[in-house]
Formats: sequence, structure tokens, C-alpha cells
Amino acid sequence: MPDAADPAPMTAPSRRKFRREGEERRRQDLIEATLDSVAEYGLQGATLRTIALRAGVTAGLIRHYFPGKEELLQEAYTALVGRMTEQAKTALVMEDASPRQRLAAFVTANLNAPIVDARVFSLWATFLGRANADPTLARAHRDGYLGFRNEVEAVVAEVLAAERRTPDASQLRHHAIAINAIIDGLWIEGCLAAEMFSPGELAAIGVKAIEAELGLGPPEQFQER
Amino acid sequence: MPDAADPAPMTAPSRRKFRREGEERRRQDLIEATLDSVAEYGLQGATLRTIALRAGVTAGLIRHYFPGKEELLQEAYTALVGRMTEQAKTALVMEDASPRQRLAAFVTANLNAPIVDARVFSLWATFLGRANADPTLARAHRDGYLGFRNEVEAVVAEVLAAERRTPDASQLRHHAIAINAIIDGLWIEGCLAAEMFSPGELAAIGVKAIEAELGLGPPEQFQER
DNA sequence: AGCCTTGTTGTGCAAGTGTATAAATAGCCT
DNA sequence: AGGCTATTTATACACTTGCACAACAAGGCT
Repeated sequence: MPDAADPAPMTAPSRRKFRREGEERRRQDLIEATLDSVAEYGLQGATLRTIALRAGVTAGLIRHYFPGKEELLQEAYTALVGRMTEQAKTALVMEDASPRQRLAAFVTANLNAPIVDARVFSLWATFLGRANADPTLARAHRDGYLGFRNEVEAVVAEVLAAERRTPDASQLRHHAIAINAIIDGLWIEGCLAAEMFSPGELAAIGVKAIEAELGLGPPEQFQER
Repeated sequence: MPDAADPAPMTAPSRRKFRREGEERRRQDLIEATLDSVAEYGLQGATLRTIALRAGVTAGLIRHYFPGKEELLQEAYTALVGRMTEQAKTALVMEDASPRQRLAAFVTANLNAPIVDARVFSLWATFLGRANADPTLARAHRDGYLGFRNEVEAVVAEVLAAERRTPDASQLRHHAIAINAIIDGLWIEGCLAAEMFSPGELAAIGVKAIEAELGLGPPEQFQER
């Protein structure tokens, strides 16, 4: 008897009111709702209805913007990876900084919020777990990852060059791999147990470990210029 | 008309033959089948029927050994974590080895098969992605993780003690965190892109990075004893 | 103002899900 | 050998899921 409380007794079963949104806006909203749902309920709980509810629309609409659920998930993951690497690289575009300072800034940026974040980690792990089975996800991950590692390798080369050192390609690659591992590993620790670290502690550990890996001495306080 | 092809026309609809297995054996098989299914199809594809098929039984039997699917998944993850940490620690029980050798052996063991393995990684990521929502999984992970890090910290303490160095608790903790990160990060890289590394390369990178982190010089070839 | 496009809703459906439960049989005990 | 019991199968069921489609209305256009 849900009608009993209806203040307008004779009204025909009213349809839900809605607003038309621009296409790009709706797609963005749906992708965001998808990421939210996956982060909160996992891939299992991220049903079309859950996603639609979160986006403030009904489930049927999703098929108007995406061919199917699979494609929505793939686009959502691609968007996530893109956002992560974009944020990570932002710290690299500092002008007027020594290579070593830029490397430290890069590491610090990657080991603090918003990159260190439980929700982002949950998404990362969830999608990556499926990457084995889904080549599209694997591809999206690989692109983002290689881009990231190339950035690392480029900065490392600059740092070592500024120190008058000339590593061969193999050494450079090994440094990049190790540094990448340090950042990734600390990122995971921070995401999974943020309360175990005081603010800035992870970044400090990371910078020190990386400088040790590169064999850098105490920092040069008086930079040129 | 499925009966048309039946070679024994008058036989009553034959029931599936089966063997009775010991309780422990069946539980193990079911858990293994669960891990296989999750690794291959993800949490979504790991349905009771898929799992049962893989274990060579029918779906109904699962409920005879586990209260529900949730509990089966939790026990499977617990088993996985237990196996991983157990394997990892195995390398530490070397007698007649210097602390530094034991640390190197530990790192090497963790950066080669069977710990570096795409299937294990897929499982790790899949379950961890759900840890946010499922406290039981989070607990299982945390236990395994803390055990691992304590091992690392203990070995690091031994190594530094053998070098006549006396780090305070904070330094020790930082070293353990960094070394843990190096191992984790390289482990991930190896699992996700094994073909990018030559055999033993990851372990070599890891050992070098960790020795740099600890400020260890070139190895002492002539160990005491 | 009125129409027309199309974004949006609501309903329906077949397939698949976890769970419940009755029927059957394998293998031990006497 | 024959019965007993607990393991195992098979079937049923309520529910959810992704997807299809027809009805509808929001908002720009003329």
C-alpha cells in the first residue's frame, strides 16, 4: 500500500523527472560512478544498477553511452591510469630546479596524497587482478607503466649527468628499475597502512633510498645560478 | 530429444559416479580449485559451479564443507597468504651463513619463481582489491604482511650488527620499510612483465639496491667461521 | 507556439547466481 | 553379505544480472 501516503491521489503513476546533460559530462559522470562503485564494492558489486544509482540516472541509460559493461569498465580503468600518471608527472615540470631536486620532488609527489590513497589503490589492485585475463586492461596498464618508467629513467639520466657520471645503458636501466620499485613498494605500503607512517615519512624514506641507490652524497646546498 | 543418442535405451537416467575422499583432502582440493578459478576468471568468474567443475565435483558439495561462498574465498586467501610467506621465510633458515649472505638469499628467493609468478600476483591483487570492503581479507593480508616485515627487520638488524653498526630503532625501521618496498616493487615488476628481465636479473638488482640502502661496501669474500 | 530529435526512463526477459533440500550411493562396520 | 551413515549428486527456487526495447519528455529549432 505505498499509494496510501501519496498526497496526490489521482495522479497517474508519475515518471521520474530528469535533466539532459551534455554527452561528455554524462560519460564522465558514469565513469566516475563506475570507479566509485568498483572501489567500494569490488568488481562484483559494481553492477549496472549500482553504477547508475550513484550517477543519479537509471541503468538503461548506460547502454546509451557504452556498448556494454565491459567497455565501461575498460574506459574507467583507462581514465584512472591516465589520471594517475598525469598527476605523477606533474611534479617533473619544475623549472629552475636542479635534476636532483626534480627527482626528489617527483618521489615526494608520488608518496603523498592524492596519489597515496586507499581508494586509488583498491582500484589499481582490482583492475590489475583482472589484467591477466583481459588483454585490454593489461594494455592500459602497460602503457601507463612504461610511460612512468621512462620518465624515471630520463630524470635519473639527468641527475647522473649533472654529477659528471656517465652510466651505460644497462646501469641506467637497472637504476630506473630499482627506483621504480622503491616508489611502487612505498606507495603500496602507504596506501595499505597510511596510519603507520607520519606525514612525509614515506617520502623521506623514498628519497633517501633512491639517493643511496644512485650513490649520491649529501645534497649540494648551493646550487648554481 | 537427448535420449535418441543414448546407447543404453532402457537404462534409468544414470547418476554420476563418484568417489568419497577424506575430508581434509576435499577441502584442500576445493581451496585449490577456488584459487585457480579466481586467478583465471577473477572474482566474478569464480562461481560455485566453476569451482566445483575444476575440483571434479558438483556445486552442491561445496556447501557440505563451507558455510557459504564467502567463507570459501576467505579460507582460500588465508591459505594463499600462508603459502607465500612460508615460502619466503624458507630462505632464511640457512645455517652456517653470514647475516649478509642470508639477507641476499632471502631477497633472491623472493625475486625468483615460484614467488615471482603471474598467477600468484593475479590472486594477490584480486583479493587485495577487495580488502577495503572485507575486513576478514584485510586482516589476513595484514597478518602476512607484518610477519614478513618483521622478518626483514630482524635480518637487517643482524646484518648491521655484524658490521659493528648500532642503528637506533627509527633507523632500523626505516631500513626495513625501504627494503620491504624494494622487494615488493621488484616482485610486482617481475610478475607483471617477466619477459622483460633476464633470469636472475631482478634478484641482482634487488640485492644491489638493498646493499646500497644499508650502506654496505663490497662483499667480504672470506667469511669468518 | 508547436514539433522533432534524442537523451532518458521503465519494464521485461533469459541466463546465471548462491542457497536449500531431497534423493542416491560409496564404503566402513558388524 | 547386508545394513548404516555421511558424502555426494541432482533438482528446485528466489533473486540478481546484463541487455533489449518501447514509451516518454526535455529542450533546441523553426
